[in-house]
Amino acid sequence: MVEERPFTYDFRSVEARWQRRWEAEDLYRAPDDDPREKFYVLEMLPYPSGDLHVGHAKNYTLGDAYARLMRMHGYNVVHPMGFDAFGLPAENAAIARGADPNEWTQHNIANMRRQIRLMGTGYDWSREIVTCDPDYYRWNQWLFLRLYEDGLAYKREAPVNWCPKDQTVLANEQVEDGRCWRCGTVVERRNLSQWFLKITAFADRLLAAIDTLDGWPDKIRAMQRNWIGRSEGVTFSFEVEDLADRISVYTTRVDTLFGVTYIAVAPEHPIVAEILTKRPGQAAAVEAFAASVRNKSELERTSLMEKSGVPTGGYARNPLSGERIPIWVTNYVLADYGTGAVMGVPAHDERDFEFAQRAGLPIARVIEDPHAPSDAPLEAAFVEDGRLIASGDFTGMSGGRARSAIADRLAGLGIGERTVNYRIRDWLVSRQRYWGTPIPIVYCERCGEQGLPDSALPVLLPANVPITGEGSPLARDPAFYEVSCPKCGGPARRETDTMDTFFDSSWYFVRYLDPHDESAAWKPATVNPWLNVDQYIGGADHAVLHLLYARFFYKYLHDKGWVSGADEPFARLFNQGNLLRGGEKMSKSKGNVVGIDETVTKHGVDAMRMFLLKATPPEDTMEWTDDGIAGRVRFLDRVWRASATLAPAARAVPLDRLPELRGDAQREIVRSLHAALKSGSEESSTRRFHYNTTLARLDELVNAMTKFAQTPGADEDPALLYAIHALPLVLAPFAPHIAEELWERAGYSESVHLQRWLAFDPEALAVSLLDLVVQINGKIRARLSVAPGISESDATKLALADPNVAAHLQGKTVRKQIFVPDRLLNIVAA
RNA sequence: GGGGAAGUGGCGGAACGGUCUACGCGACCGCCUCAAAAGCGGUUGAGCUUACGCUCUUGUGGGUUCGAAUCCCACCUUCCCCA
Repeated sequence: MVEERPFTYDFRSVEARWQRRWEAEDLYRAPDDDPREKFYVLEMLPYPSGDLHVGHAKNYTLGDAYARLMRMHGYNVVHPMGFDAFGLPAENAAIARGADPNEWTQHNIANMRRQIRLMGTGYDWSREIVTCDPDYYRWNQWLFLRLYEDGLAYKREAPVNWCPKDQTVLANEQVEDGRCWRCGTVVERRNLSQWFLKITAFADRLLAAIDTLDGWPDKIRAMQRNWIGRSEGVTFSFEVEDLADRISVYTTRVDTLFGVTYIAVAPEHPIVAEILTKRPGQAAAVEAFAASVRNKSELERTSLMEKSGVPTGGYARNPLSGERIPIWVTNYVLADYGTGAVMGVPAHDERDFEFAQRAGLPIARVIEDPHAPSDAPLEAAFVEDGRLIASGDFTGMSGGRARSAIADRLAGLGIGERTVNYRIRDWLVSRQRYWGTPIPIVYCERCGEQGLPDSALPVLLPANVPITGEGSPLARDPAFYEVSCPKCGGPARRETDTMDTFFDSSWYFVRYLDPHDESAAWKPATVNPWLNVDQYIGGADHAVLHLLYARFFYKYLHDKGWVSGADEPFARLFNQGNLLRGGEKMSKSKGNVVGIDETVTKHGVDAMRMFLLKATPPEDTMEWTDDGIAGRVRFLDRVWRASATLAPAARAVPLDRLPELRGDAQREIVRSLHAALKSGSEESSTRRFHYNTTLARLDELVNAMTKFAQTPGADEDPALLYAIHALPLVLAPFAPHIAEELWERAGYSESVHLQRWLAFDPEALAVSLLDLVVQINGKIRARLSVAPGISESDATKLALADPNVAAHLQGKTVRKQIFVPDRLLNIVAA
């Protein structure tokens, strides 16, 4: 095209130009020492999977708009970005096509850095963290050693999912229908020696502090409470016939003890083998049953499979009633949960009821159901509290009293005590994987397990290790694992497991604040002024994993005195809704991915950002539509046409006071501008983030400007020029490129993103005339066009003069009236 | 089974005790044009009425209130987590 068309907004060149400028000027650097109040905005760091789509853009755009708004409100905003770069996909790429995990990851990161910048985001890239960088993961190792010294990192044997073909453990979600997701081999439950972090030691504190997190969504708080799963009960033991060992159980319903008709133990429970030595006749049946459940995942055993079991032939004795109780091996009791054994009370527990019916075990009622006769057969377990029946000395007691009395009795007998139980288990952090942080431990033939001295860090991940997908690559690399003992110098073997990548993301937000420190993970004096995170933004899928781990770590760091202030890392949390296309999440396999590059090329960055913010409130699921983004392209064109040519002249109209208003059209322009300013400020300060409503006010503003611009003399009108002068400031957080371009056109050389947001003026929101609603008995009968501030008596006079009002009052007596100034007058008449 | 969120025009959503449907999308009409696109202006919940107007309408049914999408109770439906 030869002809220059001044009224078409050329977003491609404008956006590219300003992105280069911001980069060159290092515009979004957050200085450490600054008189302004700090503000820490954080989005969950991404895994560098390769290509970003507009769903990712939705997440980052909200955080970016908020960070820009807070910066314009005068805060020293730190808004960092990094990459959660360790993890399975890199290793899978290596297995599938021989890629080097590091190269593969670095290549993806390079592309994603480019794409994240392409979104017009204002991150302080000088703080960037890449977790697979030795400068980062060495501090993982350092932290691990501190946890180890404090007894919070320990190794023990635990049942895990094991793929015999791939020679590796699998996470529960990597087991599909009992088979390895990669090779289809039936997965086994195996007892393996694994590293754990003792998050259970913080269970009570993690639970209690949830109540204080009022800036978090209730949903996430409820999920964390559930996950921690605190319960109060009694742990006590049953004597086993012919054996010295007893069976220990935990129950929250010790008041139902007289209703125990069997004891259910996990097949892996050690008592099983002991019983079988006394009852060899049952060995074959028990073995066969154990084999049938051994390879089943926890999910299958507790939820999907029908409850089943076989008798061991052994018997226990009820400590209070003296009754003889059969001991069964079952599939629904797990070895690693609680004590691995439960007392079976079919009459008063749903799972026990289901199992007892299936196994033909007796059902003994010991709690009275006030709504059912106690001699009728039970159709379902009665799980509510009630008065005890058939319970020896305790008969007649209420559930609460009985629980206490029976707990005392068991304690008096020396076989039980009150205990608090948590559902949460210690965090299994070892992985038989290559692409993760090496665990800094060695095993010496003479000295045993040794933590490495800090001087030995980092333990570098060796390059060029063959990755086949079978077994741990590090365990097959003698150059890595053959070491000498740090204590005695003798031969030792290095730990070849690596850390779960959730370790990396449990403290990264602290490292952002002192990212280049080579002498420490961070200096408290540097990070403390920034902490904690004021606003954390991310998806709800990390509700109990990352968000719980990070809270755990932060409490530990706080206890050690390495961070000060609150012992919670994230003051406020906001969960973004998903972005759908055709009703489904974007994924390559569904072929519904809308890429960043194509969108930016076709419609522009600003249009994309505005559409993502405009379509729905950010917590809602949003549908991507081509019509929707076309609407925002249209909006930006209208902005351009309304203000580009007049921008140079607009600067002459000052922004520190309202302009002269020569008519209602001008009043509407200024009103909608200030409504937008008010909305942007309020949506930020209330952390509601409903910028969709702010953008609606901007639509009104541009509509008003466009309309007024057609009237003669408009281009010299102070109200229009005032709005043109101010518009870049309101647009800046949402459409940063066009805002910058217009700001420059107005003659400014300093970036619009370093300017202060305008405070809205209530006077600007005033209107010359408003509709006052007149109701009779709550029904609208007239609207009066009146000046603001009209008195009740004047309004009443006008209302009674209205023919329709008069008609409806015909033959009625006015009983009372309600007057809401500038809103309505309600006449109650009968 | 437990927990969480939500039901408003043709669609996405505003409104959070006071004019239901701001703003956007779509649709329709007009202007401009040889024509189209773009742009600009307008119309757009349902029913009744020649008209002035009237009635109904925020999942359903009750309640509180001068007044309810909004608060309370019961129910229905959908989505998301956990089991």
